[in-house]
Amino acid sequence: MIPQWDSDKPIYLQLYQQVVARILDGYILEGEALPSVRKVAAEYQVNPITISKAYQMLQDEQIVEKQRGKGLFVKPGAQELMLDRERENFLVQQWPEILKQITRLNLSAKQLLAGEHS
Amino acid sequence: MIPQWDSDKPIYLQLYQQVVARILDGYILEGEALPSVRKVAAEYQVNPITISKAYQMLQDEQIVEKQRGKGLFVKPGAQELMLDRERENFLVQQWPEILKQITRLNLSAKQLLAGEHS
Amino acid sequence: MIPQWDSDKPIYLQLYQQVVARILDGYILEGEALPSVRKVAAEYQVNPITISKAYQMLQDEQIVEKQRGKGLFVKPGAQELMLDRERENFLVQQWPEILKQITRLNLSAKQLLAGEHS
Amino acid sequence: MIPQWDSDKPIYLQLYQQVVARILDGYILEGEALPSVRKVAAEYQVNPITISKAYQMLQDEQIVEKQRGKGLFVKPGAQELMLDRERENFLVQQWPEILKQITRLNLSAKQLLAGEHS
DNA sequence: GTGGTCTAGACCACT
DNA sequence: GTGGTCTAGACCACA
Repeated sequence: MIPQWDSDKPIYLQLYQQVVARILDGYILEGEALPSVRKVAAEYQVNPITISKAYQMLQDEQIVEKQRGKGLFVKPGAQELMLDRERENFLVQQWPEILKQITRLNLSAKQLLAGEHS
Repeated sequence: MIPQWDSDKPIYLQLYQQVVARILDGYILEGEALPSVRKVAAEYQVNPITISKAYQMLQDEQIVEKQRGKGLFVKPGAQELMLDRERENFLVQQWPEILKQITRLNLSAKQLLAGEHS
Repeated sequence: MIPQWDSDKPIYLQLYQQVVARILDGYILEGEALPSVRKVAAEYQVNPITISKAYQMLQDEQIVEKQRGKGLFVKPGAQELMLDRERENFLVQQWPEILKQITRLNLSAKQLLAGEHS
Repeated sequence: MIPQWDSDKPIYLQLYQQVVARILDGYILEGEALPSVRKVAAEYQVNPITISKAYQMLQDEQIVEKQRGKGLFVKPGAQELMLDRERENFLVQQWPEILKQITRLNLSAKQLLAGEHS
């Protein structure tokens, strides 16, 4: 499966976000290993360094830890940690902007929530 | 006043969005002139070419029009046009993504829209 | 001038440490630009990406900020910030280990600091 | 007891340094045997090859010697030998760098020695 | 001119 | 097998 890359964002960022989403959604469990750099690179037909860059970000953010010679493993508590971080970020950074936009566009809660069932 | 540029987005885009927001919010009225490239460049300490690029985008999107020798003027009907466009874009492109994120973070769109998140 | 790289440490790390040292020692002042990636790459005969990596670290650590299209500039307050960080790190992480080593080797920290070891 | 490995340094090096420290500190005496590769590997949950590598280093450095069929034994004079080597290395290689750092961070001997009592 | 991204391919250390 | 580093060279967006 080769994902459709959004050409606006760097691939390594999209990879990073993909892994984050998968951990948040429970598809990758804590303590589990990430698929190896080479494997992902082959599967997605992307340069290994690009994968590395995404994986490096995950290490920098304390989501994943290296076991030398073995691979990268999701840290215990990572899911909770990320949920808190993302939630904080969403509520403080993104939501106020979204609300401003909603107001500016004169949209109603009713309209917006209607789409929720689709 | 020199705004704080978001170093993630190009300045010309931020300028463009700023003008759009001001028109939507009614701070700049239809038929009014935009401040001149030189003036904005001086005030914001930004390269005039960068301002031009933002203004060019506004022309491309049919929001403003050039009156030779006078400057750029907001077209009649611009506010309505933009409102429709932005609304369409928001509902189709952005809102579904936002909803997905809200779900992932285990938040309630209903409560957020009611202002109960704090 | 081509520096002698320590083959034990990655070049990008040595570059990073070099810049940090230069800021701490006042050779690069706050508000000044770093020499461009290409320039350093040419001068040191190192791949531009390697320089980039070092510069990226400095951005991540809030020591330097990007001005798009212009280059990287030392943030105001960077010297003080780094001094605090490095001092903290030295006292808490490194010095206890050094003391342990000194004790193990049956040396006297007092005499070493007084310059009497030779 | 499983030690906390420093993921920056290879495990075999950390093992080597641990043994060196134990000999220097007198926890392992000259003429005594090192614990077997298998035993350490099981206890620390580390690949036996990694232990072997550490033990090989100790042999290369003339600190221990193999007695066929019996195991590895700390050589007589090992403690003295290592003390001299490490002292030499510390004074010539490490201490000058440490002093440079102390100067750069503007730390005083008084501050540093105060922590010695902790 | 600036930094950022990606590729293809090589090499290394660690387990 | 694992991840990390570096090169040479290309291309892009931004100011």
